[in-house]
Amino acid sequence: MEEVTKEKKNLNFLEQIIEEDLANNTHGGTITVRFPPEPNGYLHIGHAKSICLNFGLAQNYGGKCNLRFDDTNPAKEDVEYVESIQEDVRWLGFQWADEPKYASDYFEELYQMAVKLIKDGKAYVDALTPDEVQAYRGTITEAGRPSPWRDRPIEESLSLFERMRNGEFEDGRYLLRAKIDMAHTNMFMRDPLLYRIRNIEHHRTGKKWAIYPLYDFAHGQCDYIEGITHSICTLEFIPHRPLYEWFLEQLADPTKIIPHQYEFARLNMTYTLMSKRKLLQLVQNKVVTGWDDPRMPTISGMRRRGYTAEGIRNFAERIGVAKRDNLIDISSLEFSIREDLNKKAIRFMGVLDPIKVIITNYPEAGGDLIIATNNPEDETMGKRLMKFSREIYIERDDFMEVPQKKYHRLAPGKEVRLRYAYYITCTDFVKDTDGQITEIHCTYDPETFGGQSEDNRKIPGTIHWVDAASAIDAEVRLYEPMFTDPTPEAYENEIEPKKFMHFLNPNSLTVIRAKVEPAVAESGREATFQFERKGYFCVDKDSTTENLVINRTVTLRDSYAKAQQK
RNA sequence: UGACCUAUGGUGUAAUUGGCAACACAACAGAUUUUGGUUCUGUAUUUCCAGGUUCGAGUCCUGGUAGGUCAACCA
Repeated sequence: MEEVTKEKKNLNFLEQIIEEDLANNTHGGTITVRFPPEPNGYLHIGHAKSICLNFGLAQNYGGKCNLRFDDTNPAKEDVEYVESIQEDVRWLGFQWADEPKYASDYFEELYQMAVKLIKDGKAYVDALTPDEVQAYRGTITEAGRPSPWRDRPIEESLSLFERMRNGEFEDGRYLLRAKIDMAHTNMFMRDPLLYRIRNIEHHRTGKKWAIYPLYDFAHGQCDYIEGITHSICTLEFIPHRPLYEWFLEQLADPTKIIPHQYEFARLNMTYTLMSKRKLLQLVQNKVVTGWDDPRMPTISGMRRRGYTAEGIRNFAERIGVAKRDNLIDISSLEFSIREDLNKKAIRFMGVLDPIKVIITNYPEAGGDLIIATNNPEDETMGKRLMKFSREIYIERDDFMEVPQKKYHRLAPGKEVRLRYAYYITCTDFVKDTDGQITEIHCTYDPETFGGQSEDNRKIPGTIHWVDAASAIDAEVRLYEPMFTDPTPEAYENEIEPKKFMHFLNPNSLTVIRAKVEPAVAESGREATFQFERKGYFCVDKDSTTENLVINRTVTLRDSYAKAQQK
């Protein structure tokens, strides 16, 4: 009993609405929702929130979720986007009901609905120019004036509308508008535009249509046609809702499912650009290599970078959904990614900034085979073998000539553990003329094979390493987070948004040559792995056998680095 | 200066609908650790303001204040 009441808590406002509707049998005891992107760009992390919300609601309440392309503006749309959107939704782990839907599937029905409005005296063909339309509409504080064509006879509008459809007029010559109220305090109710003339090819309907419906007329009617019960969109559509409802009042059969619109706050994230328009600009201006550039906040960019679908879904769940404007700290996303990767990622040895270590008392010929654990917290992930010999590489910052306090890695005279291998003690080091350390000399303790000693002496530091002879060179792309300016206004006003971006900052991309263990090259391009103490990485899709390319997925939470900063 | 929306720790989101303000991230401190990771424990920081109703208000009422959205033939 306790448990039941507990589960009823912590519902977000949409879940509360849906549970109430389900309880009242409002729509026959079921729900149908939809995710309705316009195919004019790739999906980004903001869309992921909406996808998880809509598909998640359908899943949790035994309903359906449609994927519907809102393709009513052919000037901006393309099949490339249609395909990438489907791929991204599927990759995120969701399946839409039936086939994908398109607003363009309903162009004929929409047209007939518009004809009905004209016949009912609720719509008319206008002949104002764009400037005139704007002037007649009034302003936020002043009422608009009726168009001189507002009372055009029904028969005349009907005939003109048909001729618009047939492509008899040039773009912009005529418009179809609803006849509502030019003095309404809500601008969207001042005789909204229904159809405009566009003599261009549509990516699905080709040259069949010369007129295309606008969002306000199309969206609600598409929802109605598909039997959507809950039409969930973002906050900026709130003022559209009265219009959404007006159209349904005129056109919908009240015995059928009447959809309702609900709004939630879109995702804003610190240091992250969430505007499709500006992301498109970055692609077009070749600031990035494409929509799936690992620096992009797109779903495809994050996928390429090694983010997991489950991590993104957990993030969406974690941030919740409400109606107030928000600015989510990006560390919350990174936490969700790490949390998932911590369970799934193999721990490989990789040395990003190599420095050679010679173990002077180790035999020159031969070597040891070392058994490494793929994931110490998950035995089922297995083990692998690594070579160990007299010459190895370690991370440059794992050695300090003069160790600072609390530094417990390698330093002259100090002993550390080479992970899975031996304890070594630094005896000497070599510097070049610039004072750069080029080589470290150590001795090893043969009694510590596997990284353990019988006397159980305390070894404060464990460092990782790769065998010099068998190591593979890799090009590692470090996408360093650049925290330049966290305010959302900054992105909006900045001409070059990359300056403010978490990863799009030009200084964020560092390419280095690293030494990695051979197994990394065989790990494939899907799996993300961890270089211990350096972060999570994944092999890039452009990687070749000659040139191993690795992207850094996300850094580790590193309190040592933070302590150093202070 | 019109209409609409929203105000809960640094950031998000809850609060059994009027009954002890909590969960996650971030921060800090400690323990464990063959990753300065993970895990575990702990600390600090919260109801926009002013009135009112009530035994009792984050929640209800009145009045303010702040932020957001809207004047594309975009969605």
